[in-house]
Amino acid sequence: MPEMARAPTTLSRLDPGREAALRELDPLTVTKLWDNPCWLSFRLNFIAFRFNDPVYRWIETRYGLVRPEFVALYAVGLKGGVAAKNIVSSSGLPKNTLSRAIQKLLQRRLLKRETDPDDLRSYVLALTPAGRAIFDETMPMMVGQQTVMLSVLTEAEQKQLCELMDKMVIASPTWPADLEPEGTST
Amino acid sequence: MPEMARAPTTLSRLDPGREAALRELDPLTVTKLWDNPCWLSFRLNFIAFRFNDPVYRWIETRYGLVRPEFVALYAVGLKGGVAAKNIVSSSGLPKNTLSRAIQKLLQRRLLKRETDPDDLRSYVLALTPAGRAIFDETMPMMVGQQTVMLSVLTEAEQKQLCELMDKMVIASPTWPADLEPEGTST
DNA sequence: ACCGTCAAGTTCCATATGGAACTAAATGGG
DNA sequence: CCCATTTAGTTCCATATGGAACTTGACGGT
Repeated sequence: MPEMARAPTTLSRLDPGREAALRELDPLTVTKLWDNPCWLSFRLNFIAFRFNDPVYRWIETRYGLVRPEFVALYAVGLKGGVAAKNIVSSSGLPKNTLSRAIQKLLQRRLLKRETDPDDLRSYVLALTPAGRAIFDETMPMMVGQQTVMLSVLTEAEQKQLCELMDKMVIASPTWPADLEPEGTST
Repeated sequence: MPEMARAPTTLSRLDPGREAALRELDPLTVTKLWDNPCWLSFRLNFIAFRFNDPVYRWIETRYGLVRPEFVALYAVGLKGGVAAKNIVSSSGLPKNTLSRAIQKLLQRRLLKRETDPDDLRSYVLALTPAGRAIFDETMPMMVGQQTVMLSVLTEAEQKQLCELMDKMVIASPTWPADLEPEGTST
């Protein structure tokens, strides 16, 4: 059986105190962590899921907003005056999904919009007071969840993590958006 | 207007060489990076999306496998003999979605299964040669995409990133699976 | 100024998705 | 040993999702 590439950390380097915590993880999760050439993908998706899932469930239960709706509300809350296209390119959601989400937020008077005088195809979005209220109530919960998740890291480590991910996001425009169909070595 | 919390890195700390790269990013993306109290969530979801989107499109185009199907195939490829429940808890996908995915992989003879003698409700999964072939062809593409995405970091930084995310995944069983419905300060 | 191309947002429709109810088997008291 | 409860996996069904076509406005060359 061929030796499979591994993640750059290995189980043996972990102090024994943590081995107890490992028993909480599914054995397949442990394999995906340490016997997986695609370590980055697994860690990203796993941690993102553990953040997103409780947070979006809380928001849907409390406000009846589904994920793309909240994504739009949150984006406008962070930066008023944006257009749908900005939310599309910063979130990766398809534009029709965001179109619907914005419609629903408009209906519920959580968002308002007016046509952009500089581009009549486009609309400038802003939160209503009701939308702002949801944004303000939601933020502490999200920050709290983030704090819990980061609490295993020191302050310095948290900052390091932030900086490393910064670099990646900034470099992201240079990544290929589409992969070659096959061994197209033309 | 109240001062909003920021991510622990700021734009001013970036060397000017990178400011050019920033112009490639949507202005809302820049806001989400540096004027966003939930910096972790944005970075995770953004980078994960930029990995997942091209990779899963490539796989679907080439093999006609949709995401949950490939998640199952990949998991069994990493660790033969797992059951559906393991894939559920390591991936976060709902179990009915994975059930269907596994059915389709069985139909297409990419996966085989037999009932677990120790638990007659459960099935032990393994790749067929055809399934293994897809796994083997896909892996280099995924590792390649990962390499591109990590290439902005030094080797040491890549290892750091891996270790920091390790710690978080290991700590994940202690995170709350459900958030309090409200200011439940009982 | 006119026309071809591109871009912002919307609509249409086939399909994927996931909650909830279900089947069958395991577990664990009393 | 039996019955209540939990768990693995499946099925049902209402709904969310996203590709593709469409509408309307911008932009660029001649």
